[in-house]
Amino acid sequence: MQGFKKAFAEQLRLALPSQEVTLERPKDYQKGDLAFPCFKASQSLGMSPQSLASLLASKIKIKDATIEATGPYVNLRLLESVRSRETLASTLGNYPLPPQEKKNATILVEYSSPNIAKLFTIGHVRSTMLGHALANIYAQEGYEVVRLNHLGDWGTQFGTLLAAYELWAKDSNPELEKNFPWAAEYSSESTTPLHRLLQLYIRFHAEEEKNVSLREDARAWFKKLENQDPDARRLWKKFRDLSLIEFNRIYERLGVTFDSLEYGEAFYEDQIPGVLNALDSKGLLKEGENGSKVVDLSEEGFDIPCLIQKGDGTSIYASRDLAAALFRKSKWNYERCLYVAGSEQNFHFQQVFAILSKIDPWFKNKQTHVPFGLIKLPEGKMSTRKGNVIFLEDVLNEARDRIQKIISAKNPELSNQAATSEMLGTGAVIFINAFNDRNTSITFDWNKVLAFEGDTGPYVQYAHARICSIFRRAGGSWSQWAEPRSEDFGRLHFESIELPKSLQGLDHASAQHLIFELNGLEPALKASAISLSPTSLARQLLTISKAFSVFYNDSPILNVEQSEAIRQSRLLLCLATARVINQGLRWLGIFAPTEM
RNA sequence: GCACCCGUAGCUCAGCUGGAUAGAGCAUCAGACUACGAAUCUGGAGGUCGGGAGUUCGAAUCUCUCCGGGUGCACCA
Repeated sequence: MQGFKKAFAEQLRLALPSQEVTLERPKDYQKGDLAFPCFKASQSLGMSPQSLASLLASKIKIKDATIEATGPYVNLRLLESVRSRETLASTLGNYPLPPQEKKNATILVEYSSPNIAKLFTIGHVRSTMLGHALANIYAQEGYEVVRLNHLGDWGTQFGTLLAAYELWAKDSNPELEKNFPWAAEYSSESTTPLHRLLQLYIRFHAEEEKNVSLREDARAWFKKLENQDPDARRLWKKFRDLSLIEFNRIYERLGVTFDSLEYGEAFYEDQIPGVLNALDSKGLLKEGENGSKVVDLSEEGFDIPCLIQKGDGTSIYASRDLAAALFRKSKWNYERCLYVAGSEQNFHFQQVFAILSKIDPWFKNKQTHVPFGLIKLPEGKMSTRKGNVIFLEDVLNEARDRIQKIISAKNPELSNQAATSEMLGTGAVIFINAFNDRNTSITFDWNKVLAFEGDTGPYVQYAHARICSIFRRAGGSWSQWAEPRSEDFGRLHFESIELPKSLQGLDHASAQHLIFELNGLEPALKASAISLSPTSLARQLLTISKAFSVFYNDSPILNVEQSEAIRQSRLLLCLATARVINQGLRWLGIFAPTEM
């Protein structure tokens, strides 16, 4: 396909000297494989796009392809046999997409970043899986990717935890397990240490409403923590360790990894003075209210200064974000750093990025906040403090259980039902997040999040499972060829397959449509990289799966009274489809079952 | 007051840097399992793309404005 693209563009450039030639992919596969829109060129030539298109179409000749003008477009359409061969040859190598040239540049992706002592809610799945997908996509695009988790293990919120522990749990107060009615709904797991810490956190904020002085206790505890108080440090470490055990369990369940979990907020504790110095030496640090230190950003159009140090001398998240950026610059000398965090932090990141550019012009335009909308409840915002949240594990468990019921009804013979239910349930939850634009806020609805028919993860997974089912019947090495031999950072590595001399039985519409859509994987991946959103990738996977379902429905593959050559060719198309789906899902963080 | 996001079919949403007749899913109606898995497929119905103005050969897409919804604005992150 690349060869045809090059040849087509070259001939267009010859015919249109000094014109910009960019090729598109037609939306409708029947129009062809490549399209040149004539609008711009025709304007500067003083003719209508239609007549330019037909003029160009008569001039351009490319072997194995027809060139025709359709209205204002010149379309290149490959001969069916050539399209089949080109596509299968390129998808049945080691990788479904060829490895991109090394960019020799590093992209940092900061994502997930949960707070210590809080359980993952359904909201966390967005940052976690969005960041995971972006990291995979940029790795495929040839970048060196560093996966960072800016763990929320520092700050006054930690002070609240210490204060609450001191008040109510110091001597393992049995009351800790009561008084939180909502927790009873999660009784099976509410006895884990993290649940207890969360209960402390919630209780603290509930009592704080009645007793404002508790707020001061929390700040005092954080000050003790920053002042190396041994008790505070010991508890900090304990709480952090307990939390990480839970976090790692969730990450394992989601198949998400980080380069390191060490670079949380606490990691930058000893680097805060450096930040203050850097700001001060540039004359940026100003006195704020109550003895605090701030950076004035009125020149940048912000009517509120950015708080850098609190009145009691303790640090705040902005200072830690600045420290993190300075550290990252010296460690990775990055090209770009993506901050995958909720849109409610928009203002904060604008401030931080503005300050970074003031400290050092190097930072200009290197940081990007990748925001996403909230997941809300029908009654409004979720709030961990208030306890009206949906926990991620409950969603994953419910998804798994509902799938299990469906399997019991539809495929009771299935051998590894537990693993498959997990794969499909989690796949559904992850897919729906990738499927929708990250900016839109979602109102949580069990039946929508856990839908398994139509435009869903399981639909795509089903297409894969069906293909694998065909391979099991086909025998030979087919099943084995559909299995990746290895994986590195989301990229699947398969056995390279040689094509037979002639491909037969692929010239009809449904096969050609499927082939056309397989070619859409790469553009979709590029679009996802540019838009910093896996949506176009997820949608293309769905489109491919739909095209496969149509093909499957109208094209006998195994039990045909046809030639072995046709059977062979159609199996190869199935193989290419399975690999593309498997790879695409894996980029999103979803696994493709061979049976379901 | 400052900043950001959203408004497209009954519902949930796609529609990429303006471009070929505005697309999916759900729901609804009518069909397809004695063919490789019906978690599927085929077809019907359903939209003055929130209103208005502007830029353009061309606007769901860009600009302005208004209306409606959501979010954040210094001692939480």
